[in-house]
Amino acid sequence: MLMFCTMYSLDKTDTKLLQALSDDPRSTFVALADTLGLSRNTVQARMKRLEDSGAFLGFDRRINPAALGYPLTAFIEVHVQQKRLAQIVLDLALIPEIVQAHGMSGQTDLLVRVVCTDAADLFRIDGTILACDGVERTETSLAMGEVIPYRLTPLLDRRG
Amino acid sequence: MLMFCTMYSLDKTDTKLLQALSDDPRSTFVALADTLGLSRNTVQARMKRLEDSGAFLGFDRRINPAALGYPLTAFIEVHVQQKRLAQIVLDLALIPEIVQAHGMSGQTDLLVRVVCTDAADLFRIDGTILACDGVERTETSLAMGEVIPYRLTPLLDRRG
DNA sequence: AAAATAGTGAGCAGAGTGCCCTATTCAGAC
DNA sequence: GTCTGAATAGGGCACTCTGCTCACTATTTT
Repeated sequence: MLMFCTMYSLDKTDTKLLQALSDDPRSTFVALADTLGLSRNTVQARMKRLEDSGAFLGFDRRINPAALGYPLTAFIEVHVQQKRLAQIVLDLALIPEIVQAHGMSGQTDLLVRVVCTDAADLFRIDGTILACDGVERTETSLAMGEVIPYRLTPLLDRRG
Repeated sequence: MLMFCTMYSLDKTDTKLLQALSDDPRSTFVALADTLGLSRNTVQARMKRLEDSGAFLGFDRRINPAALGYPLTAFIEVHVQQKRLAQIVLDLALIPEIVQAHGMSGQTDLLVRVVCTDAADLFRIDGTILACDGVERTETSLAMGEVIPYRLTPLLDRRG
């Protein structure tokens, strides 16, 4: 397996490992080895490599915000004075309801994902964002539903 | 613990559990019980309740698309003939590079999250979306970076 | 007062983990 | 052809963790 780039490139066996984990995130190394027809040593070695190579993101992503009392998700497009972008990101990071933000190409500078308890809460959060120095305009869109829930399995299947 | 609504409402102990899990997603029940100062039985019971109540989302969300060979993320706003929305969602679900889609309020009908290998790949995927019956227009924005990586800890901390 | 709920502590058989070592296979380098 | 490194398999061992049960104690609800 080659390593020319910094990031380790996953092969088919890794893919199958991830598929098996998607089926059952709690499955043990023994069970994984069994379903994949590999030895336990191999599975453990590969899992360690996957972890070390940054193939896994934070556990936060598996927590359902609705269970925490934030049933609403909204996307807020934020237009800013671009030279202040770095500072604005730091300011936004202080708002706990902002669960994610992407710097974007195109008309919008930032796409911010927000969770909130209700519409009034969203209104308040939007105000907080607008109050940040350098933020010029926001456009809020409420997510009515996750019509395609986050998934990577179709991509995994294609490499299987 | 009260249960007025269908969804189980998390209390402070649950929150601390989730925090501990965020710190170390692989920590065992024994370790969790130790750090929280609870008995192992209690931790196991609470974890089971959390799982049953749907507090955890799919494992997919923890897989880094970049590790799979999809370093680029884009958000595509899709405008559709609204009466065909349901069918369009089914069609979009067949496109593996679409990792998530939200039905939106506001000008945009759908906000689609896409991962791709490069700009040409994104162009191709956008074409595939446009080719779906009932899709009228798309607006693609490439994510230059996740300036605030997905996080729920600030919200967890606030309930701690 | 009785009942439900959450927690504790103890115990136990079985399963899983982390770690070690060795052997084999295989592809690429020399 | 030979060498080397990587991936894998298989064995083994001490230790930990799990799943489960049961009995007991608080606390809260009814």
